[in-house]
Amino acid sequence: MSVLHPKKEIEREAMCSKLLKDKGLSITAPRKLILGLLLIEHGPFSAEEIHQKLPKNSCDQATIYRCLNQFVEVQLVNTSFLEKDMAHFEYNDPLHHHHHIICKICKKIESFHECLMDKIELNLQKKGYKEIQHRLEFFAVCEICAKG
Amino acid sequence: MSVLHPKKEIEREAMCSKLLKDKGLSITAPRKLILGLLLIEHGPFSAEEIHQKLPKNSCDQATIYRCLNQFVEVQLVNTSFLEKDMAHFEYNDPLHHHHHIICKICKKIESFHECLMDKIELNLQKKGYKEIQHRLEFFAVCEICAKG
DNA sequence: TGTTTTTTGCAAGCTACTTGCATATTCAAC
DNA sequence: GTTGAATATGCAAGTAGCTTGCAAAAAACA
Repeated sequence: MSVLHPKKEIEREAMCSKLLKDKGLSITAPRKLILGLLLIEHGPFSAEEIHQKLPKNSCDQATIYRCLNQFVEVQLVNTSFLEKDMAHFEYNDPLHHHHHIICKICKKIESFHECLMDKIELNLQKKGYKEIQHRLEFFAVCEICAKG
Repeated sequence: MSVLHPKKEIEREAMCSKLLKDKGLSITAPRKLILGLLLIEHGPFSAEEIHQKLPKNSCDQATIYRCLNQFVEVQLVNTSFLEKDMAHFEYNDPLHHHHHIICKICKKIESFHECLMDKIELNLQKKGYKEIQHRLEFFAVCEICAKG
């Protein structure tokens, strides 16, 4: 986890508390840690990665999963299933809507911001679907792996 | 599994054999069964669903997973991760490129054929990515669940 | 047809994730 | 602040989808 100036650290904690409160979640140490991490480091991260990034013994794995699931439920966090058998999580910043591309070989994940989905979503709305979300994922071999 | 006219049954078996051979896979009874099922019934199906749809004791679960993974590798079959912790599989018909929408509540999966991804893929190509594939998944509450 | 290679079935194993329960923490009412 | 009900956490055990090791069986190739 990156080291922040004390002032920034306080700001971040306040921001986490506000986000949690606004979503009706009680404010606890693990939730602030997890959300705080996702606010400053841009994922997507697996639950395991999040566990490793947090201070030692600050938070149990079960708690991490429980918190992440709650965050996803209230749409503070997005999930992707870029890898078989392992979910990835990241902060759902509505100002920075984006998608991912994962290298089939090294599993490196990159983000990009193009999205042409509005038209499709509109048609789905006309069909009666509500609360539409989409997940667009690309799989490819990255330049480095293609050469190696 | 739907019942086919004997003639059709033979045609389907021949088609499976040809598809397998063309991809360099040896032709076995389980592979013909699994691929044959995916050819006539439109998924996506979980491995479990495929197992249930096949004749009793015709094929072990482990074999189903092994075959499906091979089919995915040679791009005879596509995978989606519409549900947490469970992959879905379907025949990769290049003439009928499509995407899925899954209801968040009843998990019903529907397909649609719109796709505006060409432009994005082109830009990824320019960045050096090879063998680009994409997966576009929508999550929503369907009309029926929204009312109930 | 024989032999080499590949695949299958079975059972055990793996891993991401969940859950039950006792303890600890939060939060709201006073 | 303090207290008490509600909620969250840690721990350990459990679940489920999927994989793997190995011996037997089937397919491929000559």
